[in-house]
Amino acid sequence: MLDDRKLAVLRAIVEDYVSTNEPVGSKALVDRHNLGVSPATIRNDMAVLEEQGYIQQPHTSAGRIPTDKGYRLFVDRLSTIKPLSKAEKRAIETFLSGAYDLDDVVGRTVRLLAQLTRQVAVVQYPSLTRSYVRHVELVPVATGRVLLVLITDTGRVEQRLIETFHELSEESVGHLRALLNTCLSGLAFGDVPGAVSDLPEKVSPEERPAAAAVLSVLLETLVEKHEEKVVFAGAANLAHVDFSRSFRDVLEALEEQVVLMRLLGESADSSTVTVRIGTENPDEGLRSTSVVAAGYGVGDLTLARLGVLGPTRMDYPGTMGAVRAVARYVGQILAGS
Amino acid sequence: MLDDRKLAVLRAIVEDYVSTNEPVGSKALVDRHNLGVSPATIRNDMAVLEEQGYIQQPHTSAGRIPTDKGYRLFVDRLSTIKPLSKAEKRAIETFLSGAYDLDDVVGRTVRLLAQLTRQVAVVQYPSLTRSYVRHVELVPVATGRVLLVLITDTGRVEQRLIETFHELSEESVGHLRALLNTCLSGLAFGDVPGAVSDLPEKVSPEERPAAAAVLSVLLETLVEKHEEKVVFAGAANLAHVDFSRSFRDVLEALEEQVVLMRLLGESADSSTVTVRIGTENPDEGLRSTSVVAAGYGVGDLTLARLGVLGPTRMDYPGTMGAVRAVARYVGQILAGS
DNA sequence: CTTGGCACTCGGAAGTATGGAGTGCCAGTA
DNA sequence: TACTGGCACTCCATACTTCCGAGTGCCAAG
Repeated sequence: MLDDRKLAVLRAIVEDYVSTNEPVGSKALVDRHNLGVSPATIRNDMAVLEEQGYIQQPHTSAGRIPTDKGYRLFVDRLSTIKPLSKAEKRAIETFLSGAYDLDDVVGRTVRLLAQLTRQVAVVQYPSLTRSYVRHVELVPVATGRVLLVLITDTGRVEQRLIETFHELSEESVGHLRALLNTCLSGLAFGDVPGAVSDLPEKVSPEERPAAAAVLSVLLETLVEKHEEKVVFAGAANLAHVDFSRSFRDVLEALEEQVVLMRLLGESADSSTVTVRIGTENPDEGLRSTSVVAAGYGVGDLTLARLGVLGPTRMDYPGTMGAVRAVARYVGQILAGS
Repeated sequence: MLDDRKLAVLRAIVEDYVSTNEPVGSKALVDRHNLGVSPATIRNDMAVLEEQGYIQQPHTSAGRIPTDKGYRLFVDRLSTIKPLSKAEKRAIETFLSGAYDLDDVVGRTVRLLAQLTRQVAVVQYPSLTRSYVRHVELVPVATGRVLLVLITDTGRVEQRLIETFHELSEESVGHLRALLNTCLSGLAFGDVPGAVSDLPEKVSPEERPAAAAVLSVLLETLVEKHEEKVVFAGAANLAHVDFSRSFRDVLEALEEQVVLMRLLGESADSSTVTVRIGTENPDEGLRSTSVVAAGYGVGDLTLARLGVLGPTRMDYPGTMGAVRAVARYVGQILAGS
């Protein structure tokens, strides 16, 4: 029901509108793209496209702009991801390889992505539950209090203060630490709950309450969703775009940890770039934005997601290319450390 | 040269302008504050105040607004810090006491401060160099690589990946770890460099290169300025205020780590609230903003600073009260853990 | 030193042209 | 049947004008 030329027209409208930020009319279209037909013909096509809901007019006698549905069709069928230039790839590589710990990797990634796309970048820390335990550390910090430190194979360090309520000697702590390490080292975080269930029985009775406290915190740390840390950068890029006035809503949404979590969506396959356009977004206040996201990880394992948020009027092919490239390089960096 | 009434007029102008965001005229002043004199008299006073540079007119025949110099006088001599209400204090206390580790304390603090003042809050992590070593951990993560983890008495955990370039056995790592801990535990970070200088001599020759690598990273971690982490929250509050269009500049400045560092200024005494108004700010792009900051710490020791950034047209007494109160409570929380 | 009166200024709101980009429709052509 | 040129119409932006009123500075009188 949409012949080739109508699709070409839609593509041209999207491209022109993205680059000029002004409603595009039939005359401008035939001028800028050599479509080989007259404006009047294009007008007929546009009428059809509008009837089907792919484009709309801000007001009578203005040019057309794409609707969310129009962008969706464009992304799905009318465009291909644009690979980055050699120079850009090299820049990514050198910039990321200078990182010296996980915080730094994530921090650099988010800034890099923001700069590359000139939009707001969002990066999720590698998921705990999908990583492996490298080491468990238990440090007494005061009487009745110990600090639990978890180190993952991706270099993430998770810390938690534990109230043991009972006096705990240096040796007891050492004992517990050794026990935990032999028990857990190398284990996937997901398997930890099963592995520690019988642990309290292995310690002396007077150590038992403390061990129980440590365990409960340990399990809590693994389960709690809000530990899925997410950071963002490039908020200043929002100011450039004129989001009418929803701009404040967008900023507010970004500062809500919960919203940020949902933003990137559920993990699909690593390396597949997903796009969520305008009203497809679950969150109120992000209805005028689009999110381009991808998973990243080591090998087949997807550890977390990263992406970019911008106006629905965005350069999808370019943004998707940047997101995909950055996701890949981050995976490589993580694999190498 | 400024009699009491002129000062009262300046105070009234600041207060009115802050609450209405409109230039204030002589008539409105006598209406809202019972000054006991006529508008004409006030006009004369205003002419003097303007001549001295405390207020200015946006354009002829408009009301007056305070200049940076005017705000300065207001803060220094015409206002007193406004204590928080009992309810607010209680809210702070309960909100902060729920934190379970340092990241959480800092995160909650910055969000709290942003909400309390409806402005942008900035919090600096407790300085490393002014803390004490609680524990040093060394974890092999791959051949030729170990992870160095520093735990401070304030609960801060610092991690760093180290390239040893040489194979390192489990025992060697254990040995080194024990050595480091006996050497450093309880030491102030500032004293660490002196204490470790002779450490390479205490290990066997084949361990020496690795030990040297660890040491160099350790010292680097202590020295490097950019490790002074700073976070901010409440950027959405900027959108509400009309910063003419410098708004984007402000956001950009906030995302520059370097600027953020300088923002809070040098540590003065703990618990003293400092104010930097408009052009007093070192940074371009923050010339239309004011910063209210205070140090926080445990006892006499100032660990770091926190504060609030907003338009020069801000409620100084209230903001100063909030900053001071939050700084105190954070100190208490840190002391208790 | 303070006050009421007065002429003057100037920004902002509201109203009024005007031009041009764009549309829909229709009749004519290949 | 699909495309095209022509034409009348719509309506947003922009610029220009008008007008009101809050506010000022100055001055002479109290």
